Amino acid sequence: MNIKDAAEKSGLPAKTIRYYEDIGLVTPDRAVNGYRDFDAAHLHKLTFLAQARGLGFSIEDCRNLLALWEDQDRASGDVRSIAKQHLAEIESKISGLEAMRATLADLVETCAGDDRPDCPIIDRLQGPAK
Amino acid sequence: MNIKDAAEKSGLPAKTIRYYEDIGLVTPDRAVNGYRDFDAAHLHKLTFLAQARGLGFSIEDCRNLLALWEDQDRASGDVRSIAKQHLAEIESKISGLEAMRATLADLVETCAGDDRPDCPIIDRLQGPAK
DNA sequence: CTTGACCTTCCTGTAACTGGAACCTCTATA
DNA sequence: TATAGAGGTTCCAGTTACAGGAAGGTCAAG
Repeated sequence: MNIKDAAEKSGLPAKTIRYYEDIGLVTPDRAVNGYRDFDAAHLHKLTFLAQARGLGFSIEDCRNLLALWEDQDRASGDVRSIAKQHLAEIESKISGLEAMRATLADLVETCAGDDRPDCPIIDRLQGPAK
Repeated sequence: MNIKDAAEKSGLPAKTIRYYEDIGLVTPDRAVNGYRDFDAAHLHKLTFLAQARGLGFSIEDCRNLLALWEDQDRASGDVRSIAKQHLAEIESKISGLEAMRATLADLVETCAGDDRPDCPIIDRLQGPAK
C-alpha cells in the first residue's frame, strides 16, 4: 500500500509518516519504483502511534511503548509505569492551566472592557499584587 | 544595571532577556564597554513580560499587550479581548487534557501492572475499542 | 502523448528559548 | 602588577514534532 492509503487508514498525515520513518519508528518496504510500501504490520504500528500520540505520549514514550508492544515477554508493569508517569504529568499541566484560568477569568471579569484607559488586566501585569 | 541584576529582579533568565532584545521586545542601553544597561523602565517592562508569559500569553500576545500598555489612550476593551481569547484557549486545552486524563486513568486502573504480558493499555493502543 | 495525481528527497521554518564555545572586561587580592 | 574568577559579549547549534514548499520522478487514464 502506498503512503496515502497508509495515511488515511492510520489517521496520520503522510508527512508525519515520513518523519516517523526518518527517526526510525517505522521501516516500510520499498517498491521497485522507490515508493514506500506498507503492509498490515506497518499499518498496525502506525495506528498504534496515532493512538499513543493522540493521548499525548511523547515520541520517546512511543518508542518505549512500541518496544514493549513488540516484546512478547514484556511485563505489563513496565507499560503501566510509563502510563502512570504520563498521567502525573497531565495532571500537573491541568493544575497549572487551572490556576491560569482562575487568574485570567478574574481579570477579565473585573475589566470593564470599555473605551477608558484604566484596565485592571494591564495593572495586574505590571507585577503581582503590590 | 547589568543583565544579571535585571534577571534577578525581573525573574527572567539572562538568556531570555537577551533573546527578548533580539526579537525587539526590550531595548536596553549600552554602556561604553558594550554591556547592556537596564534602567527602571526596562526592568518594569521585563517584569511585565515575566508576568504575562507566566500566565501563558504567547510572545505575540505579549508584543500586543506591551503596545497597549505603552499606549496611554488604549481602550481597555482591546486588552480584555486578548485576555478573553487567551482564556478560551486555556479552557480548550484543559478540556483536552481532562479527556486524556480520563482515558489514561481508566487504562492505568484496569492494568494489573504485574509481570504478566497481558496489558490492557497496550491493547487499547492497538486501536480504539474494536 | 499529455494531464493530473501521487510519489520522492531535501531544505527551511516554526516557538521560545537553552547550552556551549570563544573571547572580552572588571574587580579584588597576592 | 599579575592574575584569577565572576560576569559580560556574540554567534552557532539543538530542542519538539512536525508543516510547507521546491524540484523532479512515476503512474494510470483518456
